[in-house]
Amino acid sequence: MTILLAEDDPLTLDALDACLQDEGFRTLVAADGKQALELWTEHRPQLLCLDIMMPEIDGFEVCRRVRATDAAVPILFLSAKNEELDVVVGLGLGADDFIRKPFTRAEVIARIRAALRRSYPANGRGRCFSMQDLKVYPDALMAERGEKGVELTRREVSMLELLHRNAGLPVSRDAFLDVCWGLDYFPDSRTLDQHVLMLRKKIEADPARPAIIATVRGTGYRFG
Amino acid sequence: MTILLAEDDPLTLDALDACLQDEGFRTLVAADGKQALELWTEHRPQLLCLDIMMPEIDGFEVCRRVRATDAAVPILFLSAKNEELDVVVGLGLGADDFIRKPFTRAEVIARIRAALRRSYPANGRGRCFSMQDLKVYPDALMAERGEKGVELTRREVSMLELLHRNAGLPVSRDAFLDVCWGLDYFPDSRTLDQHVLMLRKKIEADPARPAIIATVRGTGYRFG
DNA sequence: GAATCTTTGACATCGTTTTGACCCGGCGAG
DNA sequence: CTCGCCGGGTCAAAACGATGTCAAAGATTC
Repeated sequence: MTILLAEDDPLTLDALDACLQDEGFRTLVAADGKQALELWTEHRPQLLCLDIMMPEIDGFEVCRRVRATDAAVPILFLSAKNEELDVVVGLGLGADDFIRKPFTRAEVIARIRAALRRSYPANGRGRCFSMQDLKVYPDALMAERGEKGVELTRREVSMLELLHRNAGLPVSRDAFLDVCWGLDYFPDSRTLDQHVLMLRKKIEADPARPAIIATVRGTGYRFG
Repeated sequence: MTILLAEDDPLTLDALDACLQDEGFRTLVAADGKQALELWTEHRPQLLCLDIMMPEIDGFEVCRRVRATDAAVPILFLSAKNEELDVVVGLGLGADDFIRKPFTRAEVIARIRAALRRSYPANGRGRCFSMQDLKVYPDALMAERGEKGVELTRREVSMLELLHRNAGLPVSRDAFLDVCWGLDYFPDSRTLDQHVLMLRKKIEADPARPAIIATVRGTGYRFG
């Protein structure tokens, strides 16, 4: 398990880092939000622990950007301010927990373990969500229906997560491109269709008659 | 969404109950652990919010017993004691969050919503309005009457929305074209009629005797 | 540099939208 | 009362645009 720690006060950072390492976690440490995002992109840790007030990019913004590509990785906030408003904003952004300073070592560990336990059930493959009879393991980059397991790429997982998050509603083609490719990406060809095609070949019982990823003409795609 | 509240202080209980109901949740209230377990067994609420110190059976024990049958239902603890040990024990028992008294209304709601979001990913169909016994989901591009669901195109949804906004009043053919097609569009044929025909086929119980989209001769169409 | 993943363009296919031909029914004029 | 006009209903086919599919080229990753 790798945990990303972002905190601009070196003393607190060191203390937390040591504490987590004692507990057997691998750690990545960042002194500001920019660094945190870089480390996230590169290493994809299993949990993020973010200070709110940081130079350059604050914790909330880091959370927002991470959530754009990963809807489920657990994110915990640390806050010096004892303001209730922060808690509400943070949890509203999709954070999992909110730890107020001053905190004790035991409390931080307990909250981190609780978040990990929730998000990574002990099935050996990490997180899991399901769509009909398909089970998706985003961290293991794989999915299975019945006995058959298939490997997925990061982008495919990201597409499935987006669909899952919006189950029941159509996800527009633009939304796919924005979330799974990036806000500044505009492919001039059949890229998205091609990826949907691949996904269907991998996960549908009968790719010609899609049951999981339905096409919504003129709009996009939909799960459920 | 039904939430079980267990708390032995009547004042706190009432305040929380009112607050949750304001937010649109159904609530079950228990004054002690025994009652809480009974309500849990009978109604299986989607979330539990437990005080720790309660007569007969305390919150920890309730949590333990619930977890014996359901490993996933979100459980939040409320605690008057500001003891860090409780946090550690509670989270260790498989609780999802731990709210320290005194708490504010906004924080409780935020934490409850966060827990629900984690455990029950959205699978709704977005907005909804109804026309007689027909339910229309404009975001999902769908409608249903009774059990039968039909898919709609964007233009069809747009026409239904226009009719619904003007329920009781006739909508002129020109208005349809302006709103659903565009101010600068002038079809030179039976386009609009054709679309009304399609809509009636999809949503009317008896398309030959329209009950939802009525014709107003010389003017246009009307709902209601 | 091999293997894998991604992008691209050509082409096939499919659903929606538009259109024109034709039908029906109400209503006013004769 | 009947005829004929006009607005609307219905159908099938054509036009159009969106999506599916494939193979190959390009980019990444190890």
